[in-house]
Amino acid sequence: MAGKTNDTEARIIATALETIKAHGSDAVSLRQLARQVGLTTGAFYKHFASKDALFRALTVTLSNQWAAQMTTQLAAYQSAKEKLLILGEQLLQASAAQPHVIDFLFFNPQAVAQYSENADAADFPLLTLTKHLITATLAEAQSTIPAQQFFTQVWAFILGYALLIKNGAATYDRALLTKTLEEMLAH
Amino acid sequence: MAGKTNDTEARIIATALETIKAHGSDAVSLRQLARQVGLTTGAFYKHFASKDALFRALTVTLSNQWAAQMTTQLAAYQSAKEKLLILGEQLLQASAAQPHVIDFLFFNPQAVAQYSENADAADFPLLTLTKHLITATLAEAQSTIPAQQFFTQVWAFILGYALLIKNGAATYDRALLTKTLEEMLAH
DNA sequence: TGTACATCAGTGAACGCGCGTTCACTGATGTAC
DNA sequence: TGTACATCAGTGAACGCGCGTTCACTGATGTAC
Repeated sequence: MAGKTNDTEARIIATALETIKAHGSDAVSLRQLARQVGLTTGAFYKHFASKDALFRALTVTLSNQWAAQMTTQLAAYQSAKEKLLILGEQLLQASAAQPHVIDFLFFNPQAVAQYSENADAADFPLLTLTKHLITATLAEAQSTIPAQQFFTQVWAFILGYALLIKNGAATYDRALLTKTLEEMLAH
Repeated sequence: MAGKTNDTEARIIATALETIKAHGSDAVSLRQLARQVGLTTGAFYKHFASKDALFRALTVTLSNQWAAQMTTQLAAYQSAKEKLLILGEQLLQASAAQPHVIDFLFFNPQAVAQYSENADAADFPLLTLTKHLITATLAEAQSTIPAQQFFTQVWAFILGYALLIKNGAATYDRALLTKTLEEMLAH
């Protein structure tokens, strides 16, 4: 096999992610992407069946990166409640620091469609991690709140807060996150 | 003035809104829009300076329609807290019934940019109404919670919940909305 | 009442652009014998 | 060790498309005298 040890596929993914971080996913065009990677457009199709296939791969890659980084970071905390708080904090801080990435991962229609398609698949470890923390937090607090309801409540707040931050309509306030989580957990 | 009594501008807006309701704002192309209205593309530019100008007009029109309908509906309720609940309920129900409209009004980048540009202008009476209800609810409950904080909290939850509903990741549950508002108000 | 002119919504063809995708071809590398 | 062949990443030009926008022109209507 000629050059099969090439890392072209990985370079395409990395370059596309850089563009998304800097300019958002709308700025990813196959011509520009190929040029940045040092290829012609035709070569792209030797690695991905379509632009859609690339975007799906990007979503999975990002979700994996986030989950891995989160898992490492959360190990330093004891209680599930603390871990949930830190996870939320990371997402909200990223909404300010890397709005395009958050936009791509949580709000872009393509990613959203992908979530709905295989909601409980291992493709999105970040969601799995969140759901697990939700359950653990409830158990830890010996709460009788249904997990599904608590998840919707917490996740809705975090997503909405992330949206406001990303759009510059609010700033991240740790106290507000803590307060909200406590309130939702207390009842 | 020849035909100045024409309602072409209004028909363009109405037709564009129909397309958005049915297929989302990405489906609005000037060629198709002109055809649906019964014009050629050139005529469009006699009424709007650009596609961007049309979209801005659409945002304002929709926000006005919503605010007007809400104001009527809320008159039947006494307390600010009830009104706030009903407003939230309407938005969340619309997220299920007319996801594309909610998407356009609250989540599409163009509308978001428009909000940021003139945040406190009268262009967006729906937002003004919401902010007013937030303040009134706090006053009514003799709460000491800062209005800005309560607004961020409530609006983030409603936006996030709307997003989940719109994307089919959650269903509207009135009890969850009530419970969440109560929790946020209680502390 | 009739005529000359101004206004302006609407026409329809064209411009230029960037997009995703296809395809015949190249050439370097690995494999089989 | 040398030769024939297969594989396959990469080339680069082209296809077809839909987009927003422009522009010289038309023709109906209103206004001025």
